[in-house]
Amino acid sequence: MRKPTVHDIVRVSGYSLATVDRVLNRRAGVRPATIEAVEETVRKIGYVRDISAANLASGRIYRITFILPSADSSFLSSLRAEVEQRQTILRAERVELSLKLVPQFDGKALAKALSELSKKTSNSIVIVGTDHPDVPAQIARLAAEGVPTLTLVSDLPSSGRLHYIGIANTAAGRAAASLLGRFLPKNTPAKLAVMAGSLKLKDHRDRLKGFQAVLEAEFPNVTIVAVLEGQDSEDTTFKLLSRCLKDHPDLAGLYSLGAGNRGVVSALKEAKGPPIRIVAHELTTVARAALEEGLFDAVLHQSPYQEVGACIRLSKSLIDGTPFDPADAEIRTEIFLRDTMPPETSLGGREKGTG
Amino acid sequence: MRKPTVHDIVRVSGYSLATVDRVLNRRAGVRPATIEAVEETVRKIGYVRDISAANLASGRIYRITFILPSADSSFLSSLRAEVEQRQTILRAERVELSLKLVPQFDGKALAKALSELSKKTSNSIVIVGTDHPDVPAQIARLAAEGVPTLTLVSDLPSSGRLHYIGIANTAAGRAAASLLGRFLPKNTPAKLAVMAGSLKLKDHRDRLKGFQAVLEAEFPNVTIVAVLEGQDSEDTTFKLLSRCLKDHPDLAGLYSLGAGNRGVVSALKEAKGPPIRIVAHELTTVARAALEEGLFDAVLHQSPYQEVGACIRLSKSLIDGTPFDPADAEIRTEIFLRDTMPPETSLGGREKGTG
DNA sequence: GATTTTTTGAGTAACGTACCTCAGAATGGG
DNA sequence: CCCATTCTGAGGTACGTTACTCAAAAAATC
Repeated sequence: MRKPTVHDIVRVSGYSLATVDRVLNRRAGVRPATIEAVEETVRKIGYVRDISAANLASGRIYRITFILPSADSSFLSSLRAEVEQRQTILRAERVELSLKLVPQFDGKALAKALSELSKKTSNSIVIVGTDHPDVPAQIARLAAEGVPTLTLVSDLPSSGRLHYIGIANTAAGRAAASLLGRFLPKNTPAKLAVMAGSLKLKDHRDRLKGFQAVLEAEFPNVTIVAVLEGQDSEDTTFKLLSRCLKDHPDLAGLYSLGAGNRGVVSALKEAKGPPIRIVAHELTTVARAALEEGLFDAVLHQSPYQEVGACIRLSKSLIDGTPFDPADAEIRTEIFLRDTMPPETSLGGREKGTG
Repeated sequence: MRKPTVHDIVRVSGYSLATVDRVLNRRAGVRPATIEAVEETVRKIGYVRDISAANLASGRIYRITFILPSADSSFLSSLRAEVEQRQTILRAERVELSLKLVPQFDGKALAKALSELSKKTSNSIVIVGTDHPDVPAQIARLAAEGVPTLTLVSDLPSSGRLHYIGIANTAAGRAAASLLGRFLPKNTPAKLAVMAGSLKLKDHRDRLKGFQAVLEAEFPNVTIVAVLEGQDSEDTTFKLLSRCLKDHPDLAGLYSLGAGNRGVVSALKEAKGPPIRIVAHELTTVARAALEEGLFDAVLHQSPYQEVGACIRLSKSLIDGTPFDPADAEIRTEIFLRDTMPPETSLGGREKGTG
């Protein structure tokens, strides 16, 4: 029971190798009837193209370009480290990863970086979605060249991107509300604050949206007194939150949905107020410590390791034109409580940054 | 900047292709000094073996054998479907999946199935760990032949298996306790029951262990009044739980840590008692419905899709002898609440079975 | 039915590695 | 310094596919 090859198609179908090959590689100059006949044989004998041989023969290289924010947050550092880490290993599989950095929150810079790419440099592109009118235009141009673009971590749904890889942010926001709501005393009025990075980012907007929706529907006793934007910077986050804690000494909880853990923790420690219930994002070193000492109640996490892996697998599928399972692109939001933290080594990301 | 090939090693090192090849493939008959010299060149020019070409040349086929329980639970059905689903697609990548079924909870049958495997039939084996003295012996025999065995879903730590792929079950049990503990009124005595499938399974034992540990440490107000073994059967689960609900009319909560969702739901509906807090495992159709109607409070989930994917990737790494990242084998426990359920299509598993 | 156009056939080189044989060179022991 | 042993070199074939070219056959056009 040898694995059938093109030569088996030749034998069974009666057509020549040249014709069979033309059909398999969708090249012109074959009658529809012949195409059908060959494809029928392919189905009959169960032929599947050997990707190894095909790649070897065609000299194909999977060129995947990542454009990531250069910011120094723990999460983004992990993401970049993840890409770098895989560069060497993947060369064995004819995958060439290239990593370009752009300033965070800067859609224009992203568009410019995209404008420098083409069929020549990239067979697939991965970006962290940032809004700017030029971005969809660039994505469209690249798509016209046959180069798919994927969004990672933060989506741009109507940009023409082929797929989004990352957690379901609305659901994450819902989970945060669900947890915070249950952690607070029942049917007692309570004030909450939200600390975002920037509402220019769709992932942050989505988290907020989901959070608000569940609070309204299920926890009418809870009100949101402030939605702050800390720009994912330690300083700004610290200042905004400190101010907010002063303004609302009776604050009962906080949802920190961006990458401002470090600033959040220092503001809380500084304020020395009564403990409040906190749900944050990304299990960074800081978040882990906060969880351990009871400062944070829950942390929602996404694994950079899995995200980068999914980007690469998806890109390969797209380039090969093989079917891929959408489930492969779904990154799960992990929920960590104090009792359920994994050992430090298994964060699924390699940390470096600050907070 | 072409990708370096063996011929570049030949050019740079000055040795012949034959010698270089002997070094690369660790064949005998080369002086240590020569080996070192060649390897130095490899490092210097950054040569990485092209896996496509290597596989093609050696005619390698990755034969991976899955031995899975034949039981009719939703989760196991998904797992089997996942393997079957991939059989066709993976042939393009020279991966041959074969799927063998054994009765659930039957270590002896597992050992027998293993005894029929060898280097010839399998290059890597994936089993759902089931205790039996013959199993480690078979794993050792296969390991001696150079065939690695992986445990999936339920581990056998001291069996000689090379790796475990699945969720951290102790942590899952801890999460369950953490959630249940917080969902119950504070500092008020409360009775809990646990419904397991079979404590012969390590994953069930581990979940129970983690559950108990957190309850003891953090929720001294809570006591476990019953640990039942429903054999993951709808009938048995139904009977045991119905009995338990009668015996303890004041039961405040339940941790269903096996695959008995269907039986749990019917017992609860039948009993028509006051609502109790429930944390269950596996987001099956039944669990999803129970979550939606508020019968279950939380569901801990593992994705068969990701698990099978990890098994295959890990197996390939092991067969190739390439390094793999342990993070790739870590399957995350997902926590679903009513507000955070994904759309039905994205369960990350293809359902078929019964509960 | 002759001519143009389209379709098909036969053959071949190439991709990068594995693995084989046989001969020749270098090395070590006595 | 010779002989046996161990290393190394030269050259080849094979894997399954891609992607050519050139010629021949078939179909379409008038």
